[in-house]
Amino acid sequence: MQDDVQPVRSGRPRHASIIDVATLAGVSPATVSRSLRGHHNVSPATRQRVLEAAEELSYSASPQASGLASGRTRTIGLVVPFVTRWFFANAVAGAYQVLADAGYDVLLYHLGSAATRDRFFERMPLTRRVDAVVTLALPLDEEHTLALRALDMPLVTLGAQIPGVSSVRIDDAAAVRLAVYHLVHQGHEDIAMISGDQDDLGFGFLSSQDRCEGFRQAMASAGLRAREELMVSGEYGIEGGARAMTALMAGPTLPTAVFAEYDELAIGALRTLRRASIPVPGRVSVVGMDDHEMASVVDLTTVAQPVLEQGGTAARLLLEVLDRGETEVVDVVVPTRLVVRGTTAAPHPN
Amino acid sequence: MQDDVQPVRSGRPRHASIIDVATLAGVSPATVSRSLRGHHNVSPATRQRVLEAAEELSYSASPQASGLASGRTRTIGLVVPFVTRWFFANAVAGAYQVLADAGYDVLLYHLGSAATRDRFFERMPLTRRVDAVVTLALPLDEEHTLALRALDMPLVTLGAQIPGVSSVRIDDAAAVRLAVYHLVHQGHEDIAMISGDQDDLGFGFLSSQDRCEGFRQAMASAGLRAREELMVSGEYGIEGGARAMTALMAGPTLPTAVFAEYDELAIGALRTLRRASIPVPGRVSVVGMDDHEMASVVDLTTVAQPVLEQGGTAARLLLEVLDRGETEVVDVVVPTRLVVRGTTAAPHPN
DNA sequence: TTGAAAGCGCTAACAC
DNA sequence: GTGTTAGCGCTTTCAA
Repeated sequence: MQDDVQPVRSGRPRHASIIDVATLAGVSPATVSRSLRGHHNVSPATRQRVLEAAEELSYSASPQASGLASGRTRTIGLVVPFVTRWFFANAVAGAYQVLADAGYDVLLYHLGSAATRDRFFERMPLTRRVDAVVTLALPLDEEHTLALRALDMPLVTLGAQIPGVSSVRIDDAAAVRLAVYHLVHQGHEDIAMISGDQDDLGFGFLSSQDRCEGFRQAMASAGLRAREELMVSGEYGIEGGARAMTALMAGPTLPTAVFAEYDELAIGALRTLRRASIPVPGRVSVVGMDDHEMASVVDLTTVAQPVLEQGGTAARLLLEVLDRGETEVVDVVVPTRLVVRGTTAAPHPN
Repeated sequence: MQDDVQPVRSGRPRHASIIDVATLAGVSPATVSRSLRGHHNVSPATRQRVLEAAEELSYSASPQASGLASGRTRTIGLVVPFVTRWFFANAVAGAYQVLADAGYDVLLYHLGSAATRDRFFERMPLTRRVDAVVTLALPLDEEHTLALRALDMPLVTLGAQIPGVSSVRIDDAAAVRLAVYHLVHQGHEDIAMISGDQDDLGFGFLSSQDRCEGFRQAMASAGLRAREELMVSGEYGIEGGARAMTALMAGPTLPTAVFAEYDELAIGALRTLRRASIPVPGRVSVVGMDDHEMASVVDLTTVAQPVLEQGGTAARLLLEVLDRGETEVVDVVVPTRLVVRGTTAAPHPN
């Protein structure tokens, strides 16, 4: 092997180390470390010299090394079922913003399916990789919860509750009530519900259960019966909603209104109805939940919840624990509101 | 300090260290390391003992320590403008899947705005945190590109090209041609284009430029003129498309067709048209790009591209460099196809 | 206010 | 095939 005339790679760049900076500034590594991290027991003059030396060498500490030495990673784990779903993408964006501003990196864990989730909690890749965790709308059983607790690090859940863990969420039952009462006040009695809780991915989101239960309760307290044959569930997303609507249409009587667990399902249902030329809201009214960005486009009546904001709040809760050692468990419930658009109207009088 | 009766926190869990495992298995730490990482120069019997000891102590190596010692992080950086946009969320999901399966963690960098992007490239938080990077559809100028190169690590771009860097993308000009020719063949001559390149976030996606340029070329080669007053741009997303359409409608003559740079813009335009009671495709035809999951719902004619797949391909390219030292620069161009739906038809004959 | 020294928990090069 | 020995690049007592 002889040297190439033109070296293809010079190898990994040799980063300046804390010793280089110390040497250049004429101080010890310890002082460099203190200066750079803003400790107050450094004289202004020394700090100045150190900062200049660091700048000069474009030095920044190796996260690995400082993490190893300090026991902190300055990284937060974000565990999400799907980034591709509107709700999660926004929650992630909201949390990200706050965490990044606070100087944390974000490690993303995208589960995708219940099987992956189970493997995830078994192997717990979060161990020693992050300082804290936020889980998004994850339905967790005993085993998962234990695994999370075993991490023994700050934890916040978004859109779900674990006993003893701080959370940010909406009141699902109350939100459903807004939707159902809206329909009831318009005169609907035959109200179907489309849920995603039998999704093919095997999650079974907590909010799904809560919304189904909320639906039954809301119907009951309106003096109506939630007929089980009108409670259908489809798989995840638009296609699931579309198929669930098809199933409803195959039933003996078409309900006058449909409440969907979340907007993507409602939107899928709308597509099916439109293709079948069933007038909305003339023959069937449709209400969704979440106020997906597409809801305004398809003129969907829905119940809005602030998603970005919830992500941000979850992140802030975490930072409080991290920075101030705040240890109190809080449960932040953010308000929802009915957004009436064009897919709901009084039932047709025939 | 005396012991509490009920310790509130036992401190960070004391993870078993490699020495604990070595002791339990009756071997040296080096052998534990070798066994656990599947090196072949370990006798089966020894490895077995080590694995059992590790299992027993639920040991897994500290990523920080092994990273520091080996110089590898087993982490990939994913740099994305917005996770909330359909395209990016799907690209992230596609890449994530492949990377996670290969045992890599994913560090997410969500830029959100051009200002954040600039800060990002200045501070380069990727330094020493990741083994490789994939950037999604990022428009990068000289300075950014240099910063990326300075990292001197494997890099793949998705939906953009940097000279000398592997990429996965569609042929934007060709894709635009599909859309434009479709309109032209239907008899349209007054075709407007809505782009997002003046978005308020200050990116100016490369694909945006390419698609605008592609539009002009396609028009020209169809013997038509791309009238500049019919090329409008709005800010990012649905609202941008909606406003751009409003602007078009305020012009002296309404075009008979509108081509939008991407589906969200097209969908926003559709909303505006619907609210103004302008028949689509009766009076105005609309074509989008990407085949957003909502395109089928609003029955939008569009040009489809495989997004999840591109994410996966980008990840695989990276893994090849990482695993096999593959060093060739490749440019993977994936095919697009026209999806004709209900928003396009021949121009009204009056 | 600063420095010296001892790790943090691994991997890798080199012996044996 | 396995153990020994150095680090990797920081932070953090502890002394000065």
